[in-house]
Amino acid sequence: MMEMDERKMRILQAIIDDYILTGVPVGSRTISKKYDMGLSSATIRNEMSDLEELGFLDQPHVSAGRIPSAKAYRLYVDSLLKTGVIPDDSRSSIGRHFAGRAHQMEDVIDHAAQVISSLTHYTAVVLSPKGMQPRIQTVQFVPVSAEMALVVIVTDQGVVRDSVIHVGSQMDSDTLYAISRTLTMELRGVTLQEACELLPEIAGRISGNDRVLQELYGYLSEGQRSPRRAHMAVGGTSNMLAYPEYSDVDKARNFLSLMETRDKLAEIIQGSGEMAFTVRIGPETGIPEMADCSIVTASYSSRGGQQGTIGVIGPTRMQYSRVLSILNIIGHQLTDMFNGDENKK
Amino acid sequence: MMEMDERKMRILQAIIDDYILTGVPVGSRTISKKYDMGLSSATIRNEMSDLEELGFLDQPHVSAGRIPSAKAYRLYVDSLLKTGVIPDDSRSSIGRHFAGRAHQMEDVIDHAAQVISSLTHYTAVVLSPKGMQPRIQTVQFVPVSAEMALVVIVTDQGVVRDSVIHVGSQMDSDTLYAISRTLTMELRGVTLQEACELLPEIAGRISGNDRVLQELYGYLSEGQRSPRRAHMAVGGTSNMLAYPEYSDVDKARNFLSLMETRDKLAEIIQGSGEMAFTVRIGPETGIPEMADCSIVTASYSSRGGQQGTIGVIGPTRMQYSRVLSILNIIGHQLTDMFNGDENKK
DNA sequence: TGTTAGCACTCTCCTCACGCGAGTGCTAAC
DNA sequence: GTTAGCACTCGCGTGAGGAGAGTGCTAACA
Repeated sequence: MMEMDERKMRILQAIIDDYILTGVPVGSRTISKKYDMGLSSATIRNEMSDLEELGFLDQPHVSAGRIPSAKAYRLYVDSLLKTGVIPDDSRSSIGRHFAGRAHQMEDVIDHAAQVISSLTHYTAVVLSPKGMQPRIQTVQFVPVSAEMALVVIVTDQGVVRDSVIHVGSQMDSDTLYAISRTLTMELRGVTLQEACELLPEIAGRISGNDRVLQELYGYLSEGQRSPRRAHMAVGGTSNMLAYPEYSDVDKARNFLSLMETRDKLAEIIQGSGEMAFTVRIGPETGIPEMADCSIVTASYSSRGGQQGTIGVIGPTRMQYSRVLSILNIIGHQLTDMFNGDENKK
Repeated sequence: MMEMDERKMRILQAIIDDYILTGVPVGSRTISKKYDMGLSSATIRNEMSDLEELGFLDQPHVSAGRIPSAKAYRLYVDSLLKTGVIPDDSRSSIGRHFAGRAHQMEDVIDHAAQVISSLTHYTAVVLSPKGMQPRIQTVQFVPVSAEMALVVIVTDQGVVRDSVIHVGSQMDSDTLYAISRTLTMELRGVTLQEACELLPEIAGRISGNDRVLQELYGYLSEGQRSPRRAHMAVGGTSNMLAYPEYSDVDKARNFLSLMETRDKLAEIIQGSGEMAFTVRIGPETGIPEMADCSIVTASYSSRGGQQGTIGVIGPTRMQYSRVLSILNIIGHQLTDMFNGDENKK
């Protein structure tokens, strides 16, 4: 029975490295010359033949070099992950990309996608944090016009839900404030869903403002039905076209249109659960269109234990080590940012 | 001197129609057969030769058919626009796409981009309304945590600017409300920029809340420097890859990466001013990467006279008539929606 | 004078054959 | 177990030849 030994491992490593770099099937001569391991091309050839039999290498056709199989990448990545991923080479320089940035959450998310894609030269996806049921802290109405008001609901996750509602005829600012105070007292600590259920009972007790409460109820129950889906940013989709894997226009179009169906994409990225890091290689993604793509994701956390996800989509011959390192750094960056005492939405 | 006559016009029309349909240089025989105008191919050939001399046709090489020049499209579009654009063929069926949709503005914008791109099979861009300097109607602080508050500024355009700021130690809800009232009285009817200038003076008069006002000042002046850019949605970028014009991967990549630089894209789309309709053909766009693209835009309006823009980007051989019709319908749809009495952000 | 049929000519695109080069697998020698 | 040598395979780039589409021109016709 044939087995992996240390030397086979080294050779496989070299092949993967070279293929990731060039994207061209790599031959025995290349290995023996470029990565001098004191072996002739003939020996390498024998080993490669073994590695192919073990399922780590594929041969596009008889007379080309070998390319790593999904199984090989799997091995490669696992050993990467085991030995402590993170060469924090350029942490400071990456940090600089976020310096002085403390705007709306949406902006940060968008920007993160930009940064990740431009650092990796792959496609980046960033999903906003999404946690358990937020609990209400404050409810407040802000007059907008004679008949309309903005309702602002602040939760313990700092998430603000807002919308304009009708408040019926003539409500001055003070009246609205009074209602706001009452509601805040009644609803503090309650989830949005519970609030929805509680409202009718409250309305019974506080008479005279039926219209406002009714509108609020309508707003809340609508929000219940279609929960504001997480914000998502995608960056660098055009990067993929630079790789020969996508020089076929049809393939490229399939890929791009997948990137455009936000719902599906979010599902794919989020599908990774709450692991710190996830790497899915080629067929492991379970998506036919992505047969020769890999997806790497990492999670970051926002306050209140909410989990957000950042991910990179690239060809299977992705620079895993570099990508993992970048995701790690940006993940921490985002975690710091959302937990820090900076502004946030 | 050679002149355009009615027959030349009809032939040109036929050529453009055919080329838009097929994307293949069209020959004299095709015209005389498919679009029976009672003329032989030889006659058509003579006319085509004239049209080429007049600058309406180009010839990729000696022995191919002719393709319309930018000048030809220009003529074509102008005559379209003159004769009342809008065959409102499928207005009702398009309207259905928006039925029962009255969410956040962002959602509507995103959805509109989806709808337009899937109807036209080109790339769609939708820009949120953006008007003159908004004037403040209400300023209100909503407590978020012990030390932080959300500042909500409502303007006459219904636009809400919000951000979380530090309010220093212990500020209860009532105190914040009191400050809100004062500020609202002081700042009502004033633009954001003026508010920024007025604040120091106000702070002098109202003592004791320096911290809050200072933070507010910081927030406003930051907003001044980087005005919250309009929301923009892009849809159907992958559609472009379906056209032979972009079977060249490099071209496609250039195009896509242009679509990804939101700022530039917004500028391009917005560049059309406030015309009801704009059509820029090929070189007229002024963008080298778009030499064989056309951009069609239309504007819609939101309340307060704000102008939003919807646009379609496609190959120069675009189905102008169809696109104009669709943009017209969706434009009205959006106008209705934003002026209607539905929820809005 | 405008229209049409006929014809020679041009140019692209497709296909196919050919040769080069990279790379392998095998055998035999070290 | 390792290495040198060699025959063999196969993709890829190149170039020639042929088919097809379309033009421009000339001459005949109404």
